[in-house]
Amino acid sequence: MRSEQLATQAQVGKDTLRYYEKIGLLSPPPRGANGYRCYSKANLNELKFIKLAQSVGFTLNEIKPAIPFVNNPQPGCPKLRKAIESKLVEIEQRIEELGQAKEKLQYWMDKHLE
Amino acid sequence: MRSEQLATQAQVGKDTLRYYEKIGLLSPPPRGANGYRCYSKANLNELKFIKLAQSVGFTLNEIKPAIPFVNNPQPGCPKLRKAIESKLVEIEQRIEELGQAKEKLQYWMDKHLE
DNA sequence: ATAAACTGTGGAGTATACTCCGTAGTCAAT
DNA sequence: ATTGACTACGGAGTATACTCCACAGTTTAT
Repeated sequence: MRSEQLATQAQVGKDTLRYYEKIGLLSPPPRGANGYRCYSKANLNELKFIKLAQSVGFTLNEIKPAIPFVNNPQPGCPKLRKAIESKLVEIEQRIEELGQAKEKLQYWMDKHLE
Repeated sequence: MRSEQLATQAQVGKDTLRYYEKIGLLSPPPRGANGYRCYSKANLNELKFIKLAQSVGFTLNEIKPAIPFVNNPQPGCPKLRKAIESKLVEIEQRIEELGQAKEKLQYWMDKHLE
């Protein structure tokens, strides 16, 4: 499929695709005779993974090393596993932090605004 | 107190204080005869509030209108109250989102890495 | 008194993640 | 065949939040 289609399906901008390619997050897709990019469904998977990872706070640089695994399920890679596990811990901490901050904010509001 | 002291107590950089002043987040403190800034404890409160608000996702621009209330508890200001209340909802949603993403990520990891 | 440490300034630089621009080639429909 | 839509490219611009720099005046310690 072409840029626009993938962009639409993945809910990102077309420029974002080029940007991801530029920074090496997405590998350059094959091109048609006209030079147009030909994306595959694998790319859609990758983009979905990127969005998921971003939503929990991974930066694009942190996401990069995981991309090769998105469409190649395989055991091992302890480095990546550890990275994700530590991110899972981070997420839990973040949830904790948000809960606490929420209470503080509620307290602050009650104290200052009524 | 002077920049360094406030910066230390608030756990921010000295440059950050100047930056906040520049963007109008902190009002310019009085100066001594030498031109040095004289901060008060009120400024420390403001900085603590800023950090709290940041920790739950407020941007500095969103935080700005709330600063005058930090050291002047007073009822009302429905606009600010509403802003905070809607942010509290956002926080809850974010907690939800993080929990779900965490599960997805765990699932992804189990599927792809072992 | 002199040197080290602190404070001030404007302005530039950093990092992340896009987002937009102008120009140019390509494709689809009339 | 020409118009309009789609794609490509390099490079510049945007937004957020700092962070650092060089230079100059001030204060503190010896």
